[in-house]
Amino acid sequence: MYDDSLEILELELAVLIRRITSATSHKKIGNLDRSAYLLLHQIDTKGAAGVKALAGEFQLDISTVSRQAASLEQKGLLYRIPDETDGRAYSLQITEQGLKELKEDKHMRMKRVGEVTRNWTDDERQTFAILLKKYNKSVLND
Amino acid sequence: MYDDSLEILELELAVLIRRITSATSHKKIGNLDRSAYLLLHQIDTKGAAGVKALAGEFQLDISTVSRQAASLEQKGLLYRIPDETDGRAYSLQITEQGLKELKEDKHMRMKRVGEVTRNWTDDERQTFAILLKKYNKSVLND
DNA sequence: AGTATATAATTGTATTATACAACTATTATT
DNA sequence: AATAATAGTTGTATAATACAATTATATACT
Repeated sequence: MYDDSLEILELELAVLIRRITSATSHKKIGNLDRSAYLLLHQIDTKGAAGVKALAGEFQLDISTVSRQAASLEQKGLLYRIPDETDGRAYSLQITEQGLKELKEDKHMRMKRVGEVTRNWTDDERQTFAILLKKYNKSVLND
Repeated sequence: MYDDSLEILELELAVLIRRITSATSHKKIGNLDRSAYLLLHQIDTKGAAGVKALAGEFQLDISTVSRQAASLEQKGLLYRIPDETDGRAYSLQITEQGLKELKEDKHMRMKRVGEVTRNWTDDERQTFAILLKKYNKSVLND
């Protein structure tokens, strides 16, 4: 039973990721791509932070986050706050516009997930949400 | 409750995908990348098929699958069977080597998922597997 | 104080998976 | 026979990523 679940899990994870990767990185759900969305979300919920800290949170390379941040700044969704005590460092904060787009995007994403799971029971949706969250947390502490 | 689950779901899906996308497309788990893995898996379980049919299954562009297949053929993991009745068409079949690598890769992936979920109960793992599969199926019929 | 080392962030370059469009070689339709 | 449709390939572009080199600043050491 243990092995059987693992077998299903590893396959379905691969399927899910490839399917949604292409769905979001090309056909793109809202205005924001997945990375931008997660970056804005993080700043919105956890507060302003520098590139390094954000890269750590996401387990991404610093250079990757640096580019994402630059792109979002250029679009007016983030702005930089120079660090008072360290001339090298910045904090990234979300703008009004950023908040607005984040909210819209989130709404669209929820709508999409709602459509996909429209025939599910509330319990299934809730259980899946909890386990998915748990999985992500487990991956992180690995 | 419905909305709350959706909110968690959409966020955690985004997190999962980004995390595992980078984990598999760059740090790469085994010998096979995610696409190659899924392609071989599909052929192994559902039998030989042409590029078009495979692209349909995966909801990928034909050109994408064509390149993936060419790459796998070049590595000796797939071979082409010309269609008897249609000079344009081929079927792709998995080779012995392909089977071997698929098996190894699957094993590594399962091991990885097993590690991540090592502190989960069997029930959690099983429920997650079932719901994830259901989710993928729901996405497909959308 | 001065030099060496460490650090925050950026920029250059390469890779990978993907899509779309143009093309080739067949097959089917009229 | 001519035209249209189809299976697959190839050209080109894009996006997210990593790694390596670089810049500017900060810290540590002697």
